[in-house]
Amino acid sequence: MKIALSNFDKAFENRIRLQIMSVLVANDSYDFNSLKELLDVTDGNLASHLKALEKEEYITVNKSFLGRKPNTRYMASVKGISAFKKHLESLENLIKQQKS
Amino acid sequence: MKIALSNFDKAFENRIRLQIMSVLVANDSYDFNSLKELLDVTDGNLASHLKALEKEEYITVNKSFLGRKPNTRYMASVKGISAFKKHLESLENLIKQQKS
DNA sequence: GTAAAGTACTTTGTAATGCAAAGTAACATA
DNA sequence: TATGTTACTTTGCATTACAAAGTACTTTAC
Repeated sequence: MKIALSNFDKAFENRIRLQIMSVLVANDSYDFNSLKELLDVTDGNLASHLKALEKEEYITVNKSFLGRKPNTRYMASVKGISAFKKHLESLENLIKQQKS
Repeated sequence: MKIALSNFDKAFENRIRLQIMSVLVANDSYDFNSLKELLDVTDGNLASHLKALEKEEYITVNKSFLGRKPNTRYMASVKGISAFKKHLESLENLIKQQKS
């Protein structure tokens, strides 16, 4: 028996990044401050995790102004959604592994 | 919307510990060397992750001799199985979260 | 009987990661 | 002028992860 974890993704090993991706897959987009409130993290911490996901090209960023305030919105990319799904499948396989 | 990750368990955030628990939940017991081979990790690394799980009382250890060689077998504890299941439920909830 | 090998670690050292807090820039409002 | 807001970046420290080396005890090979 070999454990099928080939699609296990290091980018999702962290709880906050996992939550971010989950939110972005379930929602069309989410902005910085809403994410910050939802996940209850400091802005610096959130920014660094978002950047890590951006570096992997798992999310895309859209900066605009809402009224006169800057608003940064994040979206899961096609690549990100795919990687996230593979990661979840990988977890499922891990869970459903048969006895040896 | 609040994200339900109350049962997300730091002990299972690491890939190797997640694999170990998965193996021990799926199998009655597993010994050190088999785990080492299965997970393809160094013995030191494996020992430290096993110890972390033992510290949480998620696994139990049984030392004996197989023939004349020492054999250390690991089993998931009731507490460990429960925590693992809660962790998986937590992941499921995360995945199934509804749109806001 | 001495050397080599196996089991299951512990220790060591280093690199990577995670985090809060502070700092920053650009603009807005009072 | 000064205070607030957004969305960061930087800093510094603590935790974690890991390979590699070391250890103790035993067995097997020569």
